[in-house]
Amino acid sequence: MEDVLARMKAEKRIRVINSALKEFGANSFEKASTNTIVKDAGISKGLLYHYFESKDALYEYLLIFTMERMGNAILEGIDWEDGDLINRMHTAIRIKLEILEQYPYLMDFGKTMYDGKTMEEIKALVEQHIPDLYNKMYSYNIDYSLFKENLDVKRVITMIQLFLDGFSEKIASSYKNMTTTAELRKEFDELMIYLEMYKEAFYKKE
Amino acid sequence: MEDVLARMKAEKRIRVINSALKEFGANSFEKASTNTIVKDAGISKGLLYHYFESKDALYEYLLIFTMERMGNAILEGIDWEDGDLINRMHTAIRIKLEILEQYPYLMDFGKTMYDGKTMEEIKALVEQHIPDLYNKMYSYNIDYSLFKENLDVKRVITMIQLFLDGFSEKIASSYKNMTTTAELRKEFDELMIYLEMYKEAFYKKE
Amino acid sequence: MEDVLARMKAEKRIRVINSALKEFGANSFEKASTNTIVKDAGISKGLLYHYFESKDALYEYLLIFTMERMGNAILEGIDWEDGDLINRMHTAIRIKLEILEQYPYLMDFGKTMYDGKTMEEIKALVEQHIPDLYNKMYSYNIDYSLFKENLDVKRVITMIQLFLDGFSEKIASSYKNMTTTAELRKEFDELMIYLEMYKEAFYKKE
Amino acid sequence: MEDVLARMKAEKRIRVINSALKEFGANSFEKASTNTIVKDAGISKGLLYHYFESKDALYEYLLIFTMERMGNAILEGIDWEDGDLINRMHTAIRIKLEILEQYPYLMDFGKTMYDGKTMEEIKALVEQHIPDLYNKMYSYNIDYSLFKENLDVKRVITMIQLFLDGFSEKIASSYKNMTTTAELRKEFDELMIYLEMYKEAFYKKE
DNA sequence: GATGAATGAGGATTCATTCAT
DNA sequence: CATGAATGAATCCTCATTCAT
Repeated sequence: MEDVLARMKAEKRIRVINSALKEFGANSFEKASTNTIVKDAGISKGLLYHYFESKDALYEYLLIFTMERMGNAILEGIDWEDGDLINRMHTAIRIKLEILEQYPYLMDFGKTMYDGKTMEEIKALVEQHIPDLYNKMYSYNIDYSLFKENLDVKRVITMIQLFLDGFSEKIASSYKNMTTTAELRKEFDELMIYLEMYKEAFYKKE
Repeated sequence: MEDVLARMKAEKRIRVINSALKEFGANSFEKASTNTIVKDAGISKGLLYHYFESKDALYEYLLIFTMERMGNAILEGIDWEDGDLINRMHTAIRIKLEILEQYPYLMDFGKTMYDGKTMEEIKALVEQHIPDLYNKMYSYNIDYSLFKENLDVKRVITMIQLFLDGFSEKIASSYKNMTTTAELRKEFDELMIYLEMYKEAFYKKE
Repeated sequence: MEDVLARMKAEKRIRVINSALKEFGANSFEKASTNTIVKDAGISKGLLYHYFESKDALYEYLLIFTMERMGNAILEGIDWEDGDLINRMHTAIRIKLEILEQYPYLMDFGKTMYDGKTMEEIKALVEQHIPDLYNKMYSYNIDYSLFKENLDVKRVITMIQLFLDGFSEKIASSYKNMTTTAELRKEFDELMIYLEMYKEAFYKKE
Repeated sequence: MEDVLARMKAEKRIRVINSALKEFGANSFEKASTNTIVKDAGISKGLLYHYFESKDALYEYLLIFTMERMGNAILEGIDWEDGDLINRMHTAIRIKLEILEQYPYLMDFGKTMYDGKTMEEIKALVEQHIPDLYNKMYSYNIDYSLFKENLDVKRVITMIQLFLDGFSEKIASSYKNMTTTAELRKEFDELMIYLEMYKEAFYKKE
């Protein structure tokens, strides 16, 4: 990524990104106020528009920033030698949620990313960056022999994927209402149970 | 539902509702413009506020309107004597999608209903109307003996539910890009296959 | 006064008047809402405009209503045989405040009557009704021999009048913050002291 | 006073202030239109809100502006070595009226300042700025031996103060209808006579 | 690089008043 | 008498964006 903010001093850059993530995370794209962002980041109106052509461009920057963070973390966090797909999916979601935990604004922002509000051009960007990872996720070095014979594996994966999307959304929305890590761990254990059930249902018995 | 618009002539009422559904479906709550709605519905600014106290109130009206339409259709459409849960879920989603097909704006609007943007009080309303149906859906006259022994049925239902939510969202977003019923039927057949896979995985073999 | 509301049933008439006094008392003329008035009085928008040509006309009605109430009470309450002007002024202000106490909305309304916001035509009305009483107050059967010799009595009266205006405004604004009649009585005793001081300063020693 | 408008070019600043004083002086706070102000001042809607957070903030600014103008002029205009209280009051009112003459809108605005319409927080401001001056007015270096023995001096001062408030209001309202300085001088001479009468009544005979 | 003044269209909402029923 | 639906201009305020400094 050619970072438009590269020339900005790190400390200020982080301030700008955080302020923007916070504002976009808390509001819809249209309602999010560049006024609020610059005030919170302590920069001037003009400077924001010096770096970003428009509100759209700023949003796009955050989008890519977020996806790269997520993508790289997942790429580096997964044990690509382990051919167990369900394990891999579990790891991916764990990493995703870890990041969300660490960057709360990014979490809020992440949730808005998939809303219908997203501009068409930006949506294209998302689809351009995400699939590469998805492809590797589901193709690279997967041991499909773990699945039962005569199973429509592709559809099974879709099943699990849609389930995981829904479940992680549930967890994400939990972040707002719970503080104790104990409660969070419980949600994770719950997820673990589900994944074991998927294994039970679709993996061969050893 | 005590219908605020009851006194309005049917033809005009429908125009107002449709215009509002269209606008709220196409935009976030905040960005949705009452100006656009009244212009599209051919009424005056004041009249809208004669019937609805505020933009919020209008949105709430649409929310309840939508939920009742959906809820009643499902309540009446389901064969409550059939104890097969997966069949029941399938029927429910078919009805839901039928309505969405008939009221395209209602479909778009329906998608925004569950967004984080929804005001707290309105969210309460949703939760007040929806669970009653959900309860009946999953409790009334279900033949749990269809499921395999020693199965965590509750979690299995959650699995399917989250999958269905994701899948119907996928279909809903398809409506925008496809016109041919042939394509739609294909999506439905696809859904059918998934549900059969769930049966295969979690129901006893006869 | 030809009462526009004469044909209205007494009970409803009072409700309308009170609601209007309340609203105009609480808000500036422009901000006062006829919507609020009709809602509070339990009548329809159309009915208000059946009786009153406009918001202005309603205000004018209240204005005259208030002035006549006040005027008549003072006319009847004063002992016109007592030639002591300061006594007379004291009685007048006591009556005025008694009425204000009895009709709290009328009190609030009365305060707005003299604001700069009053429309020019309405102001004329006030000046048309009030002076007659004022004339009688200061002319009829006054024993000017009570004043010291060589005193510019006319200017003394102006002195006292301006003082009383200011003081009664002070008391009126007190009504809002105090409930105990004890406190009110104290304000009155205070007024009494001032009037005695005026007598001391400007009346002959007996 | 931290002047929000400090950065604005003087010529434009004065235009804005005058337009605002005019509008607020002519209308109640609520009815006063920011639209009218910006149109009259020749600036854009947005610019007004760039400098002032809200209509309230603009009003507050004018309030403080007015009070400081008045306060400073009085502080500097009074001969604090002269212990004659009535002289001092006379000087104060003369200064006040001089300013009002110079800033006619400020005069109109001044009248609205004490209306019940004033927001509570703003009222607090008034009470915060005014009393300091009042204290000095009536306490600093006053020669109370000028007053007759055995006189309730405190109440006498209140008498005069209330009278002066009423009288200056009368003069102020005259400004609107008269142009000739001759007439104004006559009003002043009149005031002079009253103050002499107060001296006659409450000061010792030399 | 950096500032913040300036724009003006657009946002939701309120209002007095009219008029067909 | 009485209703309340209907109007549309006016209200304050916000916004993304531009540009001279």
